[in-house]
Amino acid sequence: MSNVQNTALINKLGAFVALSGPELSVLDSLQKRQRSFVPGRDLVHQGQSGQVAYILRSGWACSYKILQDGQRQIVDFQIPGDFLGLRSVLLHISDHSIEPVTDIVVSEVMLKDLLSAFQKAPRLATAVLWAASRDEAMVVEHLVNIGRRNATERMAHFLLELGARLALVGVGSRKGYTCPLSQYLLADALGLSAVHVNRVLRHLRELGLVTFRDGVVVFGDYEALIAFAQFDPTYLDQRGPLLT
Amino acid sequence: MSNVQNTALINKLGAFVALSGPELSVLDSLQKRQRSFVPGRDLVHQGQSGQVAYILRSGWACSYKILQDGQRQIVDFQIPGDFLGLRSVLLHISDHSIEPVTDIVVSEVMLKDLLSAFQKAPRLATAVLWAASRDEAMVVEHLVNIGRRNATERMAHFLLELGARLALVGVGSRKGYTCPLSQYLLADALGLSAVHVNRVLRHLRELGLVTFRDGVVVFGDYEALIAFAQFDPTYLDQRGPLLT
DNA sequence: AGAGCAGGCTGACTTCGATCAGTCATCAGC
DNA sequence: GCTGATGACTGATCGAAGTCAGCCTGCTCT
Repeated sequence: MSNVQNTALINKLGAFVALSGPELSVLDSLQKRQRSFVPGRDLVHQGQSGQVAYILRSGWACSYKILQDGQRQIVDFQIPGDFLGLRSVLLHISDHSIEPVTDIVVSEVMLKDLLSAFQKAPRLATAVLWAASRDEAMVVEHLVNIGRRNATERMAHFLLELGARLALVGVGSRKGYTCPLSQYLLADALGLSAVHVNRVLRHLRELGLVTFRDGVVVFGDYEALIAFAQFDPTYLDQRGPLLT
Repeated sequence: MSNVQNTALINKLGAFVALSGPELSVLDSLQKRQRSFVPGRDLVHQGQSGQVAYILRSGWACSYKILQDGQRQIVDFQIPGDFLGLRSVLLHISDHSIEPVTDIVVSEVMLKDLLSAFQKAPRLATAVLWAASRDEAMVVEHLVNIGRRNATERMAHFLLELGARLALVGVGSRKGYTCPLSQYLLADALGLSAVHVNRVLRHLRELGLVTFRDGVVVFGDYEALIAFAQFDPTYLDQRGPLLT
């Protein structure tokens, strides 16, 4: 039963395409080697030509871009079930880096295997296209978040989104969740300084909306927080199968 | 020769997958009806469930999101050859709106036709996945732009990117290009106020880097502008065919 | 000819968030 | 029991960009 550990990915792709037995085994054969990484060294490095993507099994990672002057912008955090570096292999060059946030376990997916899987099971390509669209929707929402919300709303929105994503994979709820991100990481993700992240978190705590302390996010007033952040989770929707 | 007008899209997808005759005709049959739109009314509206995507033939459009408090963030501008609303149909709900910037001509692509085209010509799915990845790379770069560059660098980067994209479809060069965007549109795209956009344009003009006046962008010192904006066009790369 | 409007442009003032410069607590290594 | 590193936290100051308010130009419509 090698696909036991595949649950996250199958759930994800299965939400769009009802996968048949043969398709599932093609999907399963994609994932060759399992590897572990620790924080501090990139899995994928900006500018390198990518031949291999990963599927995240456990732990958290983040994808980011570095500017020449050393500033960095975290584009997204990845949680179990997410692809890492899919865009890099498709575009044949990595425009970003990926780094573990915690210790992580991934399985490798080779570009050639992926392309031949698409030949063997065409609907897998559609499913992956769907997953990529969903990732894009998330990046778009981050863009709106950074472009049009102030620091406090931005943080609120971020914490809500993360909670919703974690809830989809079965960790966390509208009470709260555990979260291994430092204030420096939050700063790089939200386009703020670490100092200001600290102040914003205090502000949200004082408002009684959320508390983030000792690696735990606890929602104070979930409804009020959603209103405050203008959070609309449409873009995270998991739709039922469209192709049967 | 109905595919004469398809050139833009074929160039785009053909850069990743060398399309065969049958694949080309499937691609061609996708595009049913031609339609025209004028500025002021949305093609796609946020929250609506999308059954139809478009391919932009002529003119410019923009995709944006509106917050409940009325602020808006333009995610990207589309130029001829670009998809409009592809994500909306794949996710089955539109998380954003699309509006013409100028008078535009589009051809419709129905979701069901798209999915059945993927069945008939699986490599089309791969090609579309590639195109979607490229769009995502652009959104990611916008995110970095807004998150980590100041207003002036941001504008410089934006004007360079637009120039590079236009050059890829054969309009504009490193001298400059014509550009129908108002300062209000620029403001909504760059997360700035219209007032500040004006000041920033003046600043860039005074530095001798770019001039944007009367709908025309003229580069003063192209190399210096690239350095100033830390513009790295990797993410726009058109790679040669990977699948033959 | 005049009214109304969109878009470009500018000055004065305000504010949000960055920066600088620290303190404090915890933990790992020697 | 030190030393150094990391991360949370805070106050003071400064600057980039927003807001408000208004002017000017070139249109379209009546």
